[in-house]
Amino acid sequence: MAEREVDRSVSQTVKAQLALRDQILSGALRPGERISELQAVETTGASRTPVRMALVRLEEEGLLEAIPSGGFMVKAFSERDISDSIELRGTLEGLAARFAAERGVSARELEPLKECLAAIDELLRQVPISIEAFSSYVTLNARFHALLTELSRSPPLIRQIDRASALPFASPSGFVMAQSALPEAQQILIIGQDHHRIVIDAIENREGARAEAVMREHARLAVRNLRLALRNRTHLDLLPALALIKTATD
Amino acid sequence: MAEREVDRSVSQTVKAQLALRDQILSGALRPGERISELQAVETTGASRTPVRMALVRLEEEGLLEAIPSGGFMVKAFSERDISDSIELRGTLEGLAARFAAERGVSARELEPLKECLAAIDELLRQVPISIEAFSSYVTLNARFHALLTELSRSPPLIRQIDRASALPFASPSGFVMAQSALPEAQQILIIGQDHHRIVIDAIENREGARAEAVMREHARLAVRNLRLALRNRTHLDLLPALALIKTATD
DNA sequence: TGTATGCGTTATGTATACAATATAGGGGAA
DNA sequence: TTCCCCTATATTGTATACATAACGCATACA
Repeated sequence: MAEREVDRSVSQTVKAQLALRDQILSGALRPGERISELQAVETTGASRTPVRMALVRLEEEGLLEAIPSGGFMVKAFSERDISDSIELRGTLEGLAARFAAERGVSARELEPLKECLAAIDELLRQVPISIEAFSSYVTLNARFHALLTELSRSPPLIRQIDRASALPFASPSGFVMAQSALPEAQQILIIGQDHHRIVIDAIENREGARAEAVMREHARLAVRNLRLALRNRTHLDLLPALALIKTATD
Repeated sequence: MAEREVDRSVSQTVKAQLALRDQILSGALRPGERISELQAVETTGASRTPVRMALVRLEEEGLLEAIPSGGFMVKAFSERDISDSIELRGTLEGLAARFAAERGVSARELEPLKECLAAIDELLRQVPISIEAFSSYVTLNARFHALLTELSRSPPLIRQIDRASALPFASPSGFVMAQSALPEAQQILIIGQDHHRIVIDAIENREGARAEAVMREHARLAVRNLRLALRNRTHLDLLPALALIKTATD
């Protein structure tokens, strides 16, 4: 046991946090399950102190829940928790878009978003969209949302949006993955792209209320589609994060 | 050093967290200042492990910032950070009010809010308001906001609102304290009470959009008043949390 | 047979020792 | 005199030992 191979490129705490988050989101740890520190020490390769720090961070992140008698367990989410989180994120992104519009954004700052938009347009020209193109779409979409958030130039707001995206399915990538299971997936992506185009236009023309409204609409649609997607779970079995959603009977 | 008096009623981690937060908000630790773990160990009475856990929690809370080379420093906030945080909280509370209105709230659930409202009305009947009555007002106002948040019945949203209230001045009590320095303080409190009354009415009548709008207006007014209050800082010298706001020159 | 109590095991909470890195200060050279 | 480098010190990151509390199981008694 003297042999403990240590990766010094990142801190042990970060390594443990990433490993544990992965275990949670991949479903290796089931919701409600108590996380044993010793077990985590074995699976992550870090010692107890960094593991504990990682557990505290993951609790603050919302993926774990402290057990009153001590220790942590994996949090379970109801379907409503998930849809509320998406709507929550949409509301915050709406505020970000409004801030961007009201406070003014230079053409130069808007350029990366337009590039993103154009790149997604290019991808969606394929009918039906290929797996690789869809994967690129997920990345570009996440990038678009991140850039838009940045435009608000409000650190507290950016911070909160990041937090709101921590939950499974509440991140832009997460819920796109879920929606992709729907038969009308392509149509959904195209409408989403319309929202993206409109919000850029609104920001450019300094229409704060319009920018906000379209982002909220964007999220509301996502909520509706996630609900639909969860109806036919059979399409979703490939998504491990699904395990975090507790069923109605739980 | 064998003598270390230990308070076993609360965990060392919680004790350290409370003590450190108090030091930060009271201005004993200045923004930008690096927090020495050893020093924190001395002032809190806990050992390094719980102190480190507390530091991680306070970082997640937003009061501390991680230094890339290691350790933590007290975060400094711009005036805009503060006003954005208030608007942020208002937006989230607006969503909470809308959820409450749309999802329906029984008369029984609304009762505590109405009691709060009536109690505040009673206090405001005094002109001018006494110090003790103002102190009660602060408590009741915080209670009102907490109850309203609860009505959303959305754990993710409640969680986010709590987080958004962590910053100094962003909590209901915090910004009321700041506003109280204004000459027209009483008038402000009365208008705030109008908002409270309207949101209850809107929730009762299931008018989601109206409930949301009035809470956002509530926050927007608070932002305006905080700005005014910060103009004449002389009135605010009694507020230690003021030290966390970095001046324009910083 | 069911329940309660006590003991043993196991896990977490805390403290501290050790390792590694960042920082500051002093000395030397240009 | 100034700049750079080296060393010493202090502080953080990590590991582990110890203390304490919780949980489960078994046994005894009702």
